[in-house]
Amino acid sequence: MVRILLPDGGRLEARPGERIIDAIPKGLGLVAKINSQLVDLTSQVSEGVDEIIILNFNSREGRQVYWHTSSHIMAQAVKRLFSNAKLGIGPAIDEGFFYEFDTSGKSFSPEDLERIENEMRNIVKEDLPIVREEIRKDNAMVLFEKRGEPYKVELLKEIEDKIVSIYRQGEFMDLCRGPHLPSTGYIKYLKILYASSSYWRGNERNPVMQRIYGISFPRKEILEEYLKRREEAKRRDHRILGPQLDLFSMPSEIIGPGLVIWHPKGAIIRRIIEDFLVRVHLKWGYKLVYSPHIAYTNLWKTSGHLSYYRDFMYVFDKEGIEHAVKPMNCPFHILVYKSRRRSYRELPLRFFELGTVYRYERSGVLHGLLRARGFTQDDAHIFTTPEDLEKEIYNVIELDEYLLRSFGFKEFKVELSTWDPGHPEEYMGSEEDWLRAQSSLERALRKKRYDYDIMEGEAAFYGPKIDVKLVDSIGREWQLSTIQLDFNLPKRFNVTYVDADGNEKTAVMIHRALLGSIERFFGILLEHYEGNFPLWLAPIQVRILPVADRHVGRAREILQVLDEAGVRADLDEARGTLGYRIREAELGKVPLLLIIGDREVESGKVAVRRKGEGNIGDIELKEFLNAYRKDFIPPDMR
RNA sequence: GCCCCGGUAGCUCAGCUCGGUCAGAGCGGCCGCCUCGUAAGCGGCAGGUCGCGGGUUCGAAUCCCGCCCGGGGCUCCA
Repeated sequence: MVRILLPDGGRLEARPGERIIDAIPKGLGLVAKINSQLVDLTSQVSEGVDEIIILNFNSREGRQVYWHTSSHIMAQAVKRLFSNAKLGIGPAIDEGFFYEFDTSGKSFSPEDLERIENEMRNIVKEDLPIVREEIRKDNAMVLFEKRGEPYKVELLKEIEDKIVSIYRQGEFMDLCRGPHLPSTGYIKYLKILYASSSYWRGNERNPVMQRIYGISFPRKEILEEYLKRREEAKRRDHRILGPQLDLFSMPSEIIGPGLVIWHPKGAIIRRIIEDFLVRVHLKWGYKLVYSPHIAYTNLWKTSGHLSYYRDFMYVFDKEGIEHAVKPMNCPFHILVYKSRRRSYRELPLRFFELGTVYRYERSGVLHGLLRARGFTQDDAHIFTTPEDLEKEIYNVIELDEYLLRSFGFKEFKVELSTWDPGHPEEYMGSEEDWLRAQSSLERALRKKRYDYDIMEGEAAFYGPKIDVKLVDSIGREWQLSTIQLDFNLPKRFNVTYVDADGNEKTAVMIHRALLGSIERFFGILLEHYEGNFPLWLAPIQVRILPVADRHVGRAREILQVLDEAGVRADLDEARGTLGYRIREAELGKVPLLLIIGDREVESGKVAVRRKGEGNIGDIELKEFLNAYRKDFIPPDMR
């Protein structure tokens, strides 16, 4: 007998020869896993198998299969409605699935998509059994040739196996590795999300495909929650919120794409962030440096960036010498280091700069503040001895966590990118350097008790790195901090120090940007808080609202007290009704309102209203200041 | 860069299919009235090279071409 593990932890037994699906309660699973290999539920239990694990929608693999089958249903629906559409590929993706078709360049209209979605529901209702077949590759090629599916034939050509699998459901058939759900009826709630064009195999020289994205769920509530979350994300879009709250704008048709102008309210937030960063870095032993925005391109020739990076650089000529706007700060920081000979006694040296760089990103990848052409890195380069590397890395991680927590983020994901041990020749530096460095990074992470994923082969050619992603208020992940070792630049620039033994040694260099880019971080922060910045960052912390003209005098007195206390406050003179001005303040996301009417003038108190909470009562002005004193100022000054 | 979609008042958008009172609405702005107690008081006024350039036409926001800018997408491998 074979042991079966159910998703709910239950156990069953099955006889060899029996179909898995017949051995388990109906509807309990989506797909089975045998020796870490996914198989159809409709496959038979074979002899000699120890254990079969049944997966449902709660597992990643279960979801992937669910969505993969959904993509086949989409393809079937499209073939029913547009019989001359040619099938491309249709995988499950992180969230949902897509299928792409060659429709001779004709795109799907919203009405088409609606019809496709309805046809998909029909196919679900038909509950067609999904059947796996294994056939010889050459037969498969004839088969797909006959069905007029040139892309499938092309894919087949590249498959090396002699036997391939195809899946059938009703009149539909697809080349597919599988596995799939037992029948189309397993898909309960589905939705087409959007369509767009793409290239066959992502190559712009290939034919244009029309790609349709969709999502599906076993329960209605999850679908609704998912759609709500998408709406939520749309509502938080920093590209809408930014101009709406008068924080920044990107008048690209006037100044060019990917560039930001900061309005007063955005600029003050940015300045508060930057001041905070500078203070904290100084406290953590970094030295502040500045470097120019342009330099001879030769500088980047020395660094080796030019050959690889040239297309991303703004290059121009002056007096016959080629200059470039800096796309990165590292060479300058190296020059600071190299301005004189360094002794091991002064290491580690940590140079910090809010360095504004410009990179000519391809127009298609630009996305508001999140991907701009001009942006400011919270950049630092640490020069250290190999002996101190682990300690330095540990400190950087600690600083990173402090910074991110200060901005209200609580959940992080850490990735350690290492080299591919199979191809040491593709990397700069000796095997010894790499192994030692990688284990330094790993020890630092372990000492910090971080869970981390090792991404083997993901390191850059010049060194391993640690990436930190954060999770925002609606569960989205953002790649933020990067801590990167560099074996390359110290050699190219001959970055050395005199060690205790009198010998000149090459320093180890760490690049690190913790918020990454101030612009991008600002965009993430804006979306995370939906514009409701924590008090210490709010551009206007307190607004004073006199009820009528006769209260303006008292309101001015209060404004002065707040000004003197260093609180960012303004006064909304008594124009229009109180209700109107409150609404304006709420929409403008002003966190605290002080309302001054007859009662307050009389008592000398202030009526406090907190955004989103409403009136919280009258208190003395002094008490009010006391209550919020800490929240008004940056975390490091509390 | 390439493909699809889009660009009309500061903002959101209608008008474009079938060229001719099609230059509109709401919000915002400004001016007046109202002096007001916790998310929109009332009235009036101003505001647009219909993204830019060219073409077709007696006539173009509307049709055609080019350009600029924006949005989505461009393997997460049958």
